[in-house]
Amino acid sequence: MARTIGVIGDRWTLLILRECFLRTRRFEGFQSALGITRHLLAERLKKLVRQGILRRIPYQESPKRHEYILTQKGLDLYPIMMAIVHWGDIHMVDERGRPLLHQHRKCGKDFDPVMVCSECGEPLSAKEVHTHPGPGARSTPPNPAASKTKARSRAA
Amino acid sequence: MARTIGVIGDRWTLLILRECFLRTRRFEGFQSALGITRHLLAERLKKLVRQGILRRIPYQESPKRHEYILTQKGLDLYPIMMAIVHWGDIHMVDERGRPLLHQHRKCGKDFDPVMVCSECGEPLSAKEVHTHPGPGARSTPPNPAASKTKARSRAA
DNA sequence: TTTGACGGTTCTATTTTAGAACTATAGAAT
DNA sequence: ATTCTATAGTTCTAAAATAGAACCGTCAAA
Repeated sequence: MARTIGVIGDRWTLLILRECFLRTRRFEGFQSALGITRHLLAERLKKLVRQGILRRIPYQESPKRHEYILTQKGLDLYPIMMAIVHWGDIHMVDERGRPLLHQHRKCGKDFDPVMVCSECGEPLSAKEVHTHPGPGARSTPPNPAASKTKARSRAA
Repeated sequence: MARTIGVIGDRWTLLILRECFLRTRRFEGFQSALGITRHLLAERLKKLVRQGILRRIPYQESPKRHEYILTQKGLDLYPIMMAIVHWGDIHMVDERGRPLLHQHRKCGKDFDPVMVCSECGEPLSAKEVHTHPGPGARSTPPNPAASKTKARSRAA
């Protein structure tokens, strides 16, 4: 999770990605949609390309122009987006209501995203889930790296 | 979404919240688990309390000590957490595998979170969803505030 | 020949964050 | 009685990130 947050956990990246999902593809498009500074936008796009979340592809020669489109890795961020949007819809909307609705093409209805268990299909909530170490577990739960913080304990 | 990101969209807040879901409740617990500076931790906890995501409750008098627990609003962030963790599990793990597994108490199995349509129950993906303006839609899609290059307010 | 669109880069000023030390309360140990 | 430890912060300075604005280069159209 820390690694993932290193990629998407800043003030702009998720907003840029949202624009991608809303079909924005070009520098000016992102800039005017978000009001992000051009400097930061260029930085973030570069980073997202490096991370393999966006691909930068030319749409014209002379002058060279590129557009940014989501890779599969980027498309896979969709549940994160939807989860964030949904939480905002529940907890952050003003009296006017939701700014955006989502319609599921398959069934034709406006929907909310629901997170379910892949094994039994039941909706999930925090207390129904038990977390336990996996194969890549860190040796010193919950965080060994934290101890490089100069080991505030006497560390016998 | 911008408003939600204003709350959880920084380098530490989501990590703090993850610790909350992992049952960490106290200042030192967060600090040693994450290695966050004490200054920022205090800031973030205050902010989360102000936002109604955590509640600060005393667990002893003299010296006064408090612990931080998730409100319902905070618990509702669970799908966001799970979506992030799951994306990381797919795209960011090293050869060792997932650091954490999640077991669903109801069915007893280790699971992945799946996001489905609330109306038909089918799994969702970006291209199956059509986005359209809702009652709280902004007048100048996609972002009016961005056009007036002044307007520092976060769409207050 | 100038203007405008596009996609950046460069600069300075402000804000955030990191890192470390310091404060305060109180029980336990010496 | 004094020191140690645990807990939960606060304060300070330096480093990094971000905001805001201007500038640059290519090309097409006016």
